[in-house]
Amino acid sequence: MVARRLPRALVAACVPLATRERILFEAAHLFAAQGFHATTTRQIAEAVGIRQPSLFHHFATKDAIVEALFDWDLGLALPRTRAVAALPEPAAVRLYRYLHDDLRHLEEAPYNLSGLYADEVIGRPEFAPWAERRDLLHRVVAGIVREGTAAGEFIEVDATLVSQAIAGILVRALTLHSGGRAPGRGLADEVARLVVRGLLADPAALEEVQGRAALLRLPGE
Amino acid sequence: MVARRLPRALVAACVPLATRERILFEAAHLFAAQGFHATTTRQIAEAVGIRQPSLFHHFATKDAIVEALFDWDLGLALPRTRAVAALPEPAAVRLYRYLHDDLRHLEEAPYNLSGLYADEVIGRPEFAPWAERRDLLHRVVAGIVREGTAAGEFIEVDATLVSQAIAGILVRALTLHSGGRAPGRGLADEVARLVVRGLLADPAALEEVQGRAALLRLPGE
DNA sequence: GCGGCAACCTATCGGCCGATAGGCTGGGTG
DNA sequence: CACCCAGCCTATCGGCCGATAGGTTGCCGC
Repeated sequence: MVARRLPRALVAACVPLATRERILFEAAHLFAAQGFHATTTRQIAEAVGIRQPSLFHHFATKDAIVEALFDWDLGLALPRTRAVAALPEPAAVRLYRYLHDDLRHLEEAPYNLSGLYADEVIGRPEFAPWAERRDLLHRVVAGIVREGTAAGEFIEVDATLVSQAIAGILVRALTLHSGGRAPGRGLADEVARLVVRGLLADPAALEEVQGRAALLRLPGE
Repeated sequence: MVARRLPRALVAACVPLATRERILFEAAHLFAAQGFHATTTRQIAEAVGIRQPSLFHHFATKDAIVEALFDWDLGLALPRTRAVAALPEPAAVRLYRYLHDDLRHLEEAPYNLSGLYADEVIGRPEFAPWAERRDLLHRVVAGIVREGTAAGEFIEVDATLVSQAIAGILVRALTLHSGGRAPGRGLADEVARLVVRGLLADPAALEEVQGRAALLRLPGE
């Protein structure tokens, strides 16, 4: 019995990525579609086009695949968010820029990461280090909101509630994006505008906020 | 070997609910905390205080527990949302009322339903009937948004994007609620205000919208 | 007081899961 | 050329899963 059917090897055939990268890609795809626990290593292997035990030459365990994906995502998002939060700019501008950048990051990611941030995955004790980093990111966002309220830029809100709502929106926005979406204005700007507009004490300032956010220069650039 | 340790029988001991109800309660709790597939029937049984096979006297399969929870939730939410959407009121008032009612419904639910609407559960073919009803609910909400934009009440937005964002917020708001939250203004009103304010062409109208939404009388009441 | 049945129990099944053991192979290097 | 080892394979393991079979108990109606 040799090489039964070629799986979804379309992409894989055109661009011969390293096997390790294809495992991450297919695994993230399956985790997003049917959840981490419902995805078997045999399904991942079949999608990649190898046998199930061959997976373990690239990742010691199934969990290690998740860890690699978390590293890729949070390793980029957390430092970038902290950099944005520390800029000497109005809170509205910083929040807009964070939202925009995070959404672009998720849009352009080679992996569909929306399956990782469910409680069934990131809530497990084994992944506590990444849960902490995610919580830290949420606190940074909540801090921006709190500063905005204190400065009178934003209305009075529960900053923690807002940061949770933002997290919920980001995960869901991905669903829409991966499901194909009319181009028009970018998803990132549309979502960022909606959220910041809902918070601004003076919504008329939205255009200026968006403009300033677009011009922001981050330290690392 | 008889009745080893009593599980979290605190609630169960104080209020001797029917076993079937306690199964739904504990199962929903576990699904929310660690996902459907990661939750075993043995865990549910232990939480309820019975042996694992005894579960199957109340539900034929593990899936049947999920179906009962979906029925309870969507069976209430969908008709109510349609009723609100059909009222001869401005779109902003109807959207506010929908958000408020849905959040109150989730807040007061005896079950934590946030684990059911992950793709790993509702995305399975077996649960397609409930996925259709959920999509229908989203379309009703998107319809309200679209009417609001057409009437000039709301700014120009992608109504589908907004309905997805709302879905994301609702699931996340539950996380916060079940994690304990300062009372103050109700969660339902706070979230509804944020969302509607972000959409209103004239945010100053928010107070009036909230007032009218509170006074709305639904057909079934 | 006795049949019946709902609710629970113990014991156990087949099946799938993640992971391991160990063999084959082919390109790269001394 | 001999060697090595990365990368894949087949075969298989122990363990846990959802579900079934069948016995025991105790309450309720007659």
